[in-house]
Amino acid sequence: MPAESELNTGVLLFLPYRALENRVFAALAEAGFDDFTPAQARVMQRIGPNGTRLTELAEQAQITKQTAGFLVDQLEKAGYVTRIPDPTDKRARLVCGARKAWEAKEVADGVVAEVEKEWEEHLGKRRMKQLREALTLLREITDPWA
Amino acid sequence: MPAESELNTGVLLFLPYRALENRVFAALAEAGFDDFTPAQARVMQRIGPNGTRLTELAEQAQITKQTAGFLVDQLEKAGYVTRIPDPTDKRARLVCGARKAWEAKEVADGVVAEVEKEWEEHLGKRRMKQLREALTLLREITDPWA
DNA sequence: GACAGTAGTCAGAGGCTCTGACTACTTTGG
DNA sequence: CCAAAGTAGTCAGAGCCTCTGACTACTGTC
Repeated sequence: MPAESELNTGVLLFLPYRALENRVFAALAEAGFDDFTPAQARVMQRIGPNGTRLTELAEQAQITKQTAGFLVDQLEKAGYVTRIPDPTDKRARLVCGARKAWEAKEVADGVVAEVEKEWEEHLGKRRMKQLREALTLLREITDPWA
Repeated sequence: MPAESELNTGVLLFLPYRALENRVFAALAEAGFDDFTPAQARVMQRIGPNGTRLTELAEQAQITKQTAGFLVDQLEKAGYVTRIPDPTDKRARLVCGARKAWEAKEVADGVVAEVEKEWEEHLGKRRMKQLREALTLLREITDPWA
């Protein structure tokens, strides 16, 4: 499926997404958080404040639980997460973010806010609001966990 | 960087992008185009009508030329592309889409159109137009090849 | 014509992801 | 209660993707 003259909405969505991700990653590396990978980050991102089960992380990241387990292993070794037994189910464990993860999140959030501000300056307040509104609405039919 | 209550614009962009990509991939597999991978597709997508150099494909896909070469090798074996000498530079070769690639593109384009229609129905014509407008504008500051 | 730069390849290593098979535990239904 | 079915997670093995570093061949400049 080679290039076309008119850009489809998919590419249009992907371009700013990638630009943002690149910025966040560069900033995290700059701040010393250079010991995890994009794949690990995509899992870590989905850990809830009280911990999340491996299977749930896998589903939301759309990867197999084996892959999720592999990635969480790395994150655990690097000190970003810990695993504690799930009190409600002896088979399960809860993956919890460690202090290091929340510190990284603060850096990431800062960059996201910065980039969003740049976008708002470029688009204007009104169009930025429309963009977020449309995307939020779109989530209803594109996000299985909405 | 664990989960948060408010979704940032990055996630909001990613969700529909992934949904669209999943749909396109499923449809291609359904139509018999099941012998290439997402990574190969992301390179193939960037081949121009008159062929494109490996280095250029690599830059636009944001991968190294070694990786691009690896992926083009697979695509060539699977019959999606051919490589012809670049008449203007004896070092270079042009990667060209084969008939099979253009056929796959037709299927992909069909699905994209279908999904875009669904989105338009969900958002309404006005908001869909605003979405594309905002994204196109955003491309100016997020796409190095804009 | 020497030299700096560019197009592409080769070799090696590591990371990501999958399928299939398995253990341990939970839930369901008789 | 207990047997069967289902779920959480792990282990093993394979293949794909991606990178860094080093290299050849050619181009363009001075």
